[in-house]
Amino acid sequence: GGRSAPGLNTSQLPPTVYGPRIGLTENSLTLMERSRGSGEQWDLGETKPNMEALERGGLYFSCFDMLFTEDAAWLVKLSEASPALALPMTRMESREEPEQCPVIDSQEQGLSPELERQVEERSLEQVQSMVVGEVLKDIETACKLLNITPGMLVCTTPAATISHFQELPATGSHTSEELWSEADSSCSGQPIHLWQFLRELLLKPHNYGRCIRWLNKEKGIFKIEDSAHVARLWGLRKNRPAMNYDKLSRSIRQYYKKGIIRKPDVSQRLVYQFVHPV
DNA sequence: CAGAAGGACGTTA
DNA sequence: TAACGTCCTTCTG
Repeated sequence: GGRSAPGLNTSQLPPTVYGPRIGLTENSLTLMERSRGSGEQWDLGETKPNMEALERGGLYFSCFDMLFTEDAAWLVKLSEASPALALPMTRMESREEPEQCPVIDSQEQGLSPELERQVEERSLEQVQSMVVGEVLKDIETACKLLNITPGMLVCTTPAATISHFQELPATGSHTSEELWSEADSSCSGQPIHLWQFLRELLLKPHNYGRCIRWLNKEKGIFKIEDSAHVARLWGLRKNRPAMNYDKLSRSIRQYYKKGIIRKPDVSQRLVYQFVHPV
């Protein structure tokens, strides 16, 4: 043995890190409920939405568990500009850090401005993906709780949904078109498939072009430029913190016999081809 | 050494 | 049960 990439033993993680992220769900549900304009109140028992936190921090605040685990450096920068994030910072300082979540201090470690910029860009990219993933999961949850189909939700509350996304960090490319494309795949009532996820990334070259891109879009040939990054994004979407490229690629290979993805005629490392390109 | 291929078995919705 | 997720061996460039 010994060929596999080192995995992460999730049993060693603090329970709050990858546990249920109720905050975002509560807030999203509350906003959606408000947007419907009904007088009904959610019966959330002891876990009532923290409206004050919602007003102050909105989605950022309620996502802090994810931010905390993934990009502490980004969180540090964000918290400096947003006092609403003081609580997560307190938590961060008050307990031991998992080994895989280092707090990067670019000044102390003498990172170049360029490297620092890259780290920041990548962090924003990942955070954006995380937040979008979480919100879309909330939509699925909301569909179940409201006992309506995802299509009904999208049709009845587009303004509320869009307004959510407008609160996200602006990157200049988070367009409503992309939102709908994600909603399509995420609101199908089924968990997202890996091939769908890869397509999502490929549809957003501005955001993910550095980690996955088309080599020949017409033929459906794409290349994974940063295997670790793509695996990490997939792990975030599926809430599998131990995901790596070894496992992701195994799932891709399962598509061979299903006729969904194959290797191109001229096989290259990290290059795959959709059997049925869009 | 990273990646490719695929077997075997466990997990989850 | 499908679709992975995990771990593994063997092979390749």
